[in-house]
Amino acid sequence: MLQTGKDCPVAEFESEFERNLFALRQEKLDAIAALGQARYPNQYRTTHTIAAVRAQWGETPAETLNGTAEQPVERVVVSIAGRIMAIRAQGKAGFAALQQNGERLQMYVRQDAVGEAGYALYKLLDMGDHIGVTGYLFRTRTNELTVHVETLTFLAKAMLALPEKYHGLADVELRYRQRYVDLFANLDSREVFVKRAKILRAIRRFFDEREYLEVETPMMQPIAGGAAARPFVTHHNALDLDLFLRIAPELYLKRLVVGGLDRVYEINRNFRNEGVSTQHNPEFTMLEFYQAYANYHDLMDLTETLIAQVAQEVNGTTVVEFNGHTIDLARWQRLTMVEAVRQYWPVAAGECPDLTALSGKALYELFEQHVEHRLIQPTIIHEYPTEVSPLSKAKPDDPAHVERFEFFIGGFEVGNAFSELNDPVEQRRRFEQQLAAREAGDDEAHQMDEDYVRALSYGLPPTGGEGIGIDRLTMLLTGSRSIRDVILFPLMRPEAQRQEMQGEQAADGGAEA
RNA sequence: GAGCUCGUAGCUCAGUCGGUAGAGCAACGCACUUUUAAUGCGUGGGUCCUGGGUUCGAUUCCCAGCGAGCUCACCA
Repeated sequence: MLQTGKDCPVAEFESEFERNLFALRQEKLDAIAALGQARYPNQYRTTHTIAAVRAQWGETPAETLNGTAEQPVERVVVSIAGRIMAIRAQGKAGFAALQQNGERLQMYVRQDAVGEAGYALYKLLDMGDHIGVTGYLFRTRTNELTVHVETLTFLAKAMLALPEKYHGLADVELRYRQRYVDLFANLDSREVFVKRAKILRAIRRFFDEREYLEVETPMMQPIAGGAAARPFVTHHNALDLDLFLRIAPELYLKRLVVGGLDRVYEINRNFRNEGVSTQHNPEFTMLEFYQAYANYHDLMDLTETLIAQVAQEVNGTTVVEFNGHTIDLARWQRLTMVEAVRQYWPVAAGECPDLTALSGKALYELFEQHVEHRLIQPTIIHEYPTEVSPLSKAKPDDPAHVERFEFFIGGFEVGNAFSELNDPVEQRRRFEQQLAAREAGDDEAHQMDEDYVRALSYGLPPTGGEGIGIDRLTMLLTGSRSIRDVILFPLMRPEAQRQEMQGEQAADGGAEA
C-alpha cells in the first residue's frame, strides 16, 4: 500500500517511520487534490483571527449563540484558519482544535453539514495540517465555543509527525534546534518571545519619550573596541579587508554624541568569542544609551525607572518570580562596592578583611567571588576601583575610584554604566596602556583607535553611558533560567559536523582493523 | 577549557543485575454524528547516539568520540 519509491525531499528521513509517513501524506495530498482542493493554495481569506473570535464571543453564553427550537437566533458566521493541533473523528462527525497565532478554537464537522466531499476531506486531515473553515459559532454540551463547519478548505499539509500532544516537545536540544516546532507545540515558549518583543517595545517607548534618538552603528568594525573581549573575525572580499564583529557599539555611539546627537540609544547584537553558559550566548542583544550632560547618578535614577516601568508595562506588575526568588523590580538598593562586600560577606569565609587596605583589583575579586551571585534583589553597586574600570572617568576628588555603577538582579549583572571619559589625552594614554597589555599577551586588550581619539579631540561633552543586557533582562521578566530560552535560535554545534566526524572515525577504525 | 549527568520508536518515557526491548501519544485498519489527554478492538514501526574493547553473546560492562543539560572558569 505504501509507495516507498516516492520522492522524499528531506534527506535526513532515514527512519522507516518517517519515510513511510511522508509517503503516506503524499498520497493523502493526492487524494485531497482529487477532491478538487489545491495542494498548496496561495491564500485564504478569513473574517476573523481566532483571537478576535475569542475576544468577541468568548463570553457569549450558549443560549445566545445556539438559540432554541422555539426561539432561533441569527447565526454568527465566521471564517477562520489555523493549524490542526488535535483531531477526533466520531463516525460521520468529528472535532478538531485549530491553532492560529498562539490561540486555539475548536471546530465541529459533520457529514450532513459539509457534504460527502467535505467530510472526505476531513478524513484526510492530519495533526499539523493547516485548514480554513467557514461556519457558525455555537457552544457544545460542555459549553466549549466551537465553529460548526459548513465549508472546509485545505491549506497545507504536515508531512511529519507532531510532538506528543500532552507533553509537547520536552527535549531541550530539539526545542533549540527546531524552534519552529517548539513555538507551535509549546505555547509557553511562544509566550516568552512575544514578551521579549513587548520588552523591546517598552524600552524603545521609554527612550523615545525622553527624546533619545535610536541609531544603528557598524556591526562590522575594523577595530573591535568598547569592551574587553575577544572578537570574531570576518573578511570583506572586494576591499580585501579583515573586519571584526563588534564586541560593543560604545565607541561609535560616543562619536555620535561628539557629533551633537545628545541622546542616542542602540538595541542590537554584540558578538563575543567566548564560551556559552546559561547566561552567555556568543551573540547577544545589548541596549546601549548615552546622554550628554548627564553623569552616572542621573543614570542610576533612569535605570531604576526604566526597569520598573518596563516590568510594569510587560507583566502588569513589578514583581517577578525568578529561580525560586520573588523579586520586586521597583525596590532598589544602592551600595558602594565596599559596603556591598561588608554587607554580603559570608560568615563561612571568616572575618571580613580590612577592605580599605585592599587594592582595587583585590576588592573587585572579593566582590565577584562572594557578593555578585547573592545580589538577588535589584541592587546598584557604585564606586568602582579605577584599576578595574579602564573606560570610565575618575571621580574628581578621588582618583582611586571611577564614576561607574553596575546593577545586579537575580544574582547576575544586568547593566553597566559610567560617566564617560572625555579627555583625549587621557584616552590616548589608556589606549597605550592597553597596547602594552596586548603586547604582553592579553588578547582582550584594546587596540589603538586613532579616529576615536580624534573624535574626542573635537570635544565630547560630559556624558553618561550605559549598557543593559536585553537577554538577561528578558530572562528576569519571563522567569527563564537559561539565556537560550529567550534567544530564538541559540548557538548550537551543528549536527552535520557530528555525522561527518563519526564517518571519519569509522574510516579510521576500518584502517586500523 | 574542566567536572558531573544524560542519549532507547516521530514525540514523552519505562526497561534489560549481559541472552538483540516495552508503554502512552502519534501512525495505519475497523466501529462510533456534541468530543476535548475522546473511547473500544486490531496492526505496523527500533543501527537501544557512534566506533572500538571484554565476552560464547553487548542496548546493558569498559574505553574513546559526538551531541546535550547542569555546575565551574572566562565574560555581559
